[in-house]
Amino acid sequence: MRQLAAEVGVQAAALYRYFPTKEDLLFTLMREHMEGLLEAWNAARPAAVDPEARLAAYVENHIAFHIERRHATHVSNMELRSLSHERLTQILKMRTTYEKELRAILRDGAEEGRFEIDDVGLTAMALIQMMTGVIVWFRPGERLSIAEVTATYLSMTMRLVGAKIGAYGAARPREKDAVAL
Amino acid sequence: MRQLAAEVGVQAAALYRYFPTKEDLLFTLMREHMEGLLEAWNAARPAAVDPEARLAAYVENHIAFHIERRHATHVSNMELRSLSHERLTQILKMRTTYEKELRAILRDGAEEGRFEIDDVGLTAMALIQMMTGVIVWFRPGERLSIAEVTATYLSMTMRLVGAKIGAYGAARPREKDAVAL
DNA sequence: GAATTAATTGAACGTTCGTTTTATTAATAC
DNA sequence: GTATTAATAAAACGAACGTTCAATTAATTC
Repeated sequence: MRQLAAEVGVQAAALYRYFPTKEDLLFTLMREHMEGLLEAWNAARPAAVDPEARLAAYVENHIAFHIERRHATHVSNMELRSLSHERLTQILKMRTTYEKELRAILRDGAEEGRFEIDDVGLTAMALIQMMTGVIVWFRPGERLSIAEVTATYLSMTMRLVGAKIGAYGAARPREKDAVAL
Repeated sequence: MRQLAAEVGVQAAALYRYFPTKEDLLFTLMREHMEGLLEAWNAARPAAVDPEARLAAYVENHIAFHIERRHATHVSNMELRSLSHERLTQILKMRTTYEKELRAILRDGAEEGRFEIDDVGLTAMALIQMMTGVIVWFRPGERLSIAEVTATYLSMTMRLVGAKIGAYGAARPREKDAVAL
């Protein structure tokens, strides 16, 4: 708390005007992170019904959102153990809601015969881990731009789910975040 | 340290006969984890030269190793920040060594035209994040066995790298750990 | 501009933590 | 069986932590 306060240029005690406890501060960060993710997806969710377009939108939104919030994401992923049982449940519930969206896309794609998927649940987890993992090694301004990373991850995703058309995979740079809220 | 000691049935002070500091204890855990991983891969590394077989061996070894050591892996991934700069560098060097093995496989496969890969470095990171991510949600004795999970991940991997033959992906349950040292 | 309210500080409290010290028990050597 | 060494326990130390409290400053109201 002292460190945090110093970074804001204030005394530790001042933080307690805004958050009753350290855990409240953490929880607020995490809740807002998840709310933001769900809102971003609702805004980016395409009207399209074909699974390829929906999956592409999901991947692009997920990667853009997390890269732009690398530090918040890192905290959200690392400090789950510091939450009370009740609050942990709340956060996990939001996560499940978000993951369900992906599973729905994968299921639809599989049922329509456009995707080739062994296990929808497993594939969803694998994809999310893969995509979120970007924040571990990505540093802005290094070898690859966000657009390049996103394009590569999109093409990997499409192959992973066995999408028939490669059109979505080829270098199709993401249009400059115009969509996200 | 007190908690740790209690779990071993000993007083906290007794631990200091074996490790001079808490960080030494952590570092030893991490170092042995990485050494074990490299040894396991060296033992499992196939004589084969075809990229598909090598990649399959890499995936199977990686998943088996990490699932069997879920807790050590979790600590190793979460507590990197608690290491001194020097020791962090040491661990990261071992990681790089291990990842290079995967990149070599991917590069060879791409050069031989058997894999379809946009970016070898990115693909290696994506695969490792995806595979290691298993420990986040996998609980032994639940819906899927280790063999089933491994088989599914293998098939996802093969598709992700654009391997031409699907033979490696289909349900090919891993033979009961006979190989690992 | 005095009175009141809000925001911030600086110091302190109580706990927990990693670690050290001293005493005690267990094991080994002669 | 005594002497010596090693392993453990019990207690304490000092620092860091989350948090509280009294005092002070800043902002707002009339």
